[in-house]
Amino acid sequence: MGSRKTVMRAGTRARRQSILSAALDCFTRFGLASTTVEDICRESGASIGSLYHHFGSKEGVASGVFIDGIQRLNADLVKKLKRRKSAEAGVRLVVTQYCDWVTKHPDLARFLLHSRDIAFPDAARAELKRIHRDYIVEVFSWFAPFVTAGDMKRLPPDTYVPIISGPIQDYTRNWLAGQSQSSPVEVKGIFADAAWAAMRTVR
Amino acid sequence: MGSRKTVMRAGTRARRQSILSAALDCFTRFGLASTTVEDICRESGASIGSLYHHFGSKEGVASGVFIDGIQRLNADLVKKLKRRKSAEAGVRLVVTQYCDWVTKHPDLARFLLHSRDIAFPDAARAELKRIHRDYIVEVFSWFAPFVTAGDMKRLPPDTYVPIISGPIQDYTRNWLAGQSQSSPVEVKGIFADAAWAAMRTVR
Amino acid sequence: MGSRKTVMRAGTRARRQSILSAALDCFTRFGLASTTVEDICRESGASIGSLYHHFGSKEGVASGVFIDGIQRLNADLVKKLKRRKSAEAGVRLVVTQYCDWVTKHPDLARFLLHSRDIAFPDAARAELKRIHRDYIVEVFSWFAPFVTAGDMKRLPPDTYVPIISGPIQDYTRNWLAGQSQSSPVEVKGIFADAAWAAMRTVR
Amino acid sequence: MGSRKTVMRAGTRARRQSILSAALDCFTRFGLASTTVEDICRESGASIGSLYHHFGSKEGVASGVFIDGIQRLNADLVKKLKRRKSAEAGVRLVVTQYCDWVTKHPDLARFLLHSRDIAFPDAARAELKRIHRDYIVEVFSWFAPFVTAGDMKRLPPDTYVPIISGPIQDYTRNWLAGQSQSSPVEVKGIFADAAWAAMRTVR
DNA sequence: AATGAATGAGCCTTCATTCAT
DNA sequence: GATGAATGAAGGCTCATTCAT
Repeated sequence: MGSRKTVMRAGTRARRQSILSAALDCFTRFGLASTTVEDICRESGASIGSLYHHFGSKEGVASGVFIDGIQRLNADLVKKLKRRKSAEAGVRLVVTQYCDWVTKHPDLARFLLHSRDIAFPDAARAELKRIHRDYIVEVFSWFAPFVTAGDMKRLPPDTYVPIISGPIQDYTRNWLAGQSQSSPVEVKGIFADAAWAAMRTVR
Repeated sequence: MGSRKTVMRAGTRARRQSILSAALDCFTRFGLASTTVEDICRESGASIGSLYHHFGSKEGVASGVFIDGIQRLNADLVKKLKRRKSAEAGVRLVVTQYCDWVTKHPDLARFLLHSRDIAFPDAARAELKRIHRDYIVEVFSWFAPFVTAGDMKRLPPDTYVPIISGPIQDYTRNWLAGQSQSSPVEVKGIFADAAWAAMRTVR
Repeated sequence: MGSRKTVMRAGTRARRQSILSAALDCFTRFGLASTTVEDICRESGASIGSLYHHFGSKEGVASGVFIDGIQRLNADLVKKLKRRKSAEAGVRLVVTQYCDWVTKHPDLARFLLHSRDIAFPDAARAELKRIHRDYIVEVFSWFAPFVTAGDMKRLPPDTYVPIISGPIQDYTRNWLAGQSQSSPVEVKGIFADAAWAAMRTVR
Repeated sequence: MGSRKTVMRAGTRARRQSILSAALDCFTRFGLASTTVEDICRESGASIGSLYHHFGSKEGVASGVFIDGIQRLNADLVKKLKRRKSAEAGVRLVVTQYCDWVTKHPDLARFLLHSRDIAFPDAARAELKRIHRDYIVEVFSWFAPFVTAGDMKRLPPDTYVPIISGPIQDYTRNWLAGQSQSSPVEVKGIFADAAWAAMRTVR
């Protein structure tokens, strides 16, 4: 009936985005489990039917938020990593870049860090696997030569990410939960030092 | 023995324990959110009323499991820590002891690592705060002299735990989720090395 | 017609009404407290979800019944009152009209007389307040000139309703509870006499 | 084991009384329906078992409170009524005495006025019937001579109580619910006037 | 007389999802 | 593409009452 909403057909793309950002907002405020589909609709201005038309399910929305976020985070790192020239610069970048990103997108970061609870639909799960594999390949390809050259320790593949990123992620988690004083950017030097100290070889 | 308030009948203590262990079992198999109060009752043999009589709510049960677990984990570490004599031995112990404990109590460890989802009742929240403070004080008191002596880096207080325990916790989380091959005990040397490399001072 | 907010589909109005009348039926037979939401659904043919979609809670349904009833009762009186020309006719009408109405709608009357137990939701409470104020204003405006003219006693505002309506309401309550023999219409003359005797001025 | 409570065996009478007055307190604060047996126990210091030993059920407790209250109310009126000498004095006393009593025992009065919701146990129901019959007989015997003598209207028996007491009870109900400004004692003259105006014969 | 752990039927409510319009 | 009324399975929790000690 020519209401304001119907007129606002800036297109399908915009509707998807408004749902996604309303969803992140709700997840931040209420938590994933406690956010209802209706919350997201109220917040985004979309109708229930519209949400289901675009995302198929509540978990579909969560997946959308997650995939969007992880892709941006990964892309930002990979892009900058290519401009680094030494193992130390690379390791430090992983830490500092993460700090910068988290500080810029705290809600999204919080959501990514709590992702373990999401029951991803199969399609999303598959895409996520692909994204993660591509990312790991890209990053490991970048670091591999330095390991070969003896600049970095040679360790079981599973242990690199925990050792380099585990500390700053743990700290970040605390900070996002309001349990740490200093923002990640203030302590990123300390964590970069620690990561490099743990990865470097002593010759 | 007996609780602070009342002399309990023989069975009371046992009933509480049976509920607690049935709950952990269910949380492990179904997840916290998907475990129903009825599940716990069926598994433990307690009636619904009895569960509510003792714990007040589903979250009350989860709190009970959590507090019991964290206290045992903390106590085990503190006890062993007192037998160590050097900063390096202390740092390594934190890592290796965690590995040993997790391997021995994988279900409890998984539950503790996912604790962020629990909406702790106020009483539990308060007790948890107390427990955590006591623990931090005890552990920091043990390490402080070595920092003073220059054996370990002097860092912002908030950063010690993430740097020392972050990596092994991250690895453990992956392993408990079935995403890492080697059990923590097999890689504990690597993570102990990394922790000490990140904490030691170079003179 | 349509509600204030939305143009309702044909069925929506009907569904609300069927729930409301089923609810009154259940309240009459089982009592407010003993009526379950399921009873109302069974009786009305609505699903649980539909009931909650429209009324939000069990108390929301009770409020709906109450508000509908009180509005009809008030409207019926106000309409007839306007056709009366003397203080005595007005006072007598309040009593006799109440008797007629109660005899015609005994279930609704019983429910209104027991309303004290309802925990009205805030929204309902506010609307009720508005309805009551409007009603009082309208009725008092009608009687005021006769007080001014000296046809009726001048009393504290709070006391008019109890003195005029208190007796017949008390009698009605007893009758609806099966504790009085004669129906209100049989004794309405007596109560109208009493009300006028208590309100008239003797010159 | 020799706790303060066990020692406090001032006798069975005292325990009963403490339960009764705790119950009234809870009914006032939470309402009859929302008061739990546990509430009463907490408030009175009695154990659940003790409450059931003395009263048999929750309704048994409510009956106890009710019967105690109604007996005191009735007795107070009957006693004073016997000292009155005229119909007018009697009618006025019924009203004013009620005002005084309500002002002195507001909680009990509120409870008595809401008594319709109580599902009295059979024994209590029988006793109540007896009490009410005795009371009616006594009061009606007192008034009967004045009706015979033509001092008061001759009306259907069921209508006397509503006409005389209905208004002040309605006013009182409002006042106890916080909806009237003036306390009953301030307006008792007005209601006594109204009652007598409605009951007197005009010769 | 007292105690309080245990019982369990039953209730209100939530919420993801469907589908007719 | 959009809308929102309808669905109904499922779950957390309450609370009067019992009974062994």
